[in-house]
Amino acid sequence: MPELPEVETVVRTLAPRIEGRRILDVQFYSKQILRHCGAKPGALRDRRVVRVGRRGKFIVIDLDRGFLVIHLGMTGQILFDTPRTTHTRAIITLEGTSMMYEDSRMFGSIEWGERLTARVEKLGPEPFDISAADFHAELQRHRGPIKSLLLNQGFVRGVGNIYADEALFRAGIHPRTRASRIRRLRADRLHAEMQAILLAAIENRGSSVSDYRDAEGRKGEFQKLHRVYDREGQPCLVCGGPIRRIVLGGRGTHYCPRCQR
DNA sequence: GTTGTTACCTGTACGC
DNA sequence: TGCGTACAGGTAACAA
Repeated sequence: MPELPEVETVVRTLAPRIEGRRILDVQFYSKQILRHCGAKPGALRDRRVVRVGRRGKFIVIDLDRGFLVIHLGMTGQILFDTPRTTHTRAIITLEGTSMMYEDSRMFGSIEWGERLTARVEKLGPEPFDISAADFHAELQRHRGPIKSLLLNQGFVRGVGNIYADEALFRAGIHPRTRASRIRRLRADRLHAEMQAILLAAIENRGSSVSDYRDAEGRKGEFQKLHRVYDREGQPCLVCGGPIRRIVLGGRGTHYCPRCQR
């Protein structure tokens, strides 16, 4: 499932392929992925791609007028010049290339307009842009479990289920811990581990746990370095005890009961 | 305002 | 082999 490192990898492989190119045609094969968009597809024609960037898990494509925003959801992929399949939800034809949006589960979305929508504007800061002091101060304002807070995109944007579990393990914090009860020293460590793991995952081109691929069709490598995620019952790489899985906020949550108290 | 729960959606794994 | 069921999770909507 694409989180910040996966989306960053897609952006890096996507940018050189479409920046500077003009959109010639747009075809959509699913209304489901357009649920956040009021504008008509024809409005994209003849717009030129200026820059490809990212806000959290959203791919933000700056056009010479307006924005095109893609969220990959759970199973979204961007591929180029491949044959249309049953999972092709959109084809954006640009000068010299065709960009295919593939999404089997259709949790993803494509939207565009003159300005960014509220759901993109209201995201919290990038995990690399928040200071340790502000991070700790923000924790003090929330009484819910720290795991749920890390997944809240209004708190920090881009952290998903995998990297929340991995960051909490590396910081030695139990996922059920109330955020407001985490003291400064621990908060600093979580802040540092969160940034470190995201950077390491970007270096490894993300984690391919389901069917994630970058825009060149390549898998990521970081899943080989997971310490708790999807390792239920396997020995902890630090203490040797079994990794446990619980459901927290409706999400599978992996942790080591000995290392995370 | 915050927190928790559920729906959306479909491929995959599993049990019978 | 084939069928039914549970599960995976990012976001939005809703309830408490």
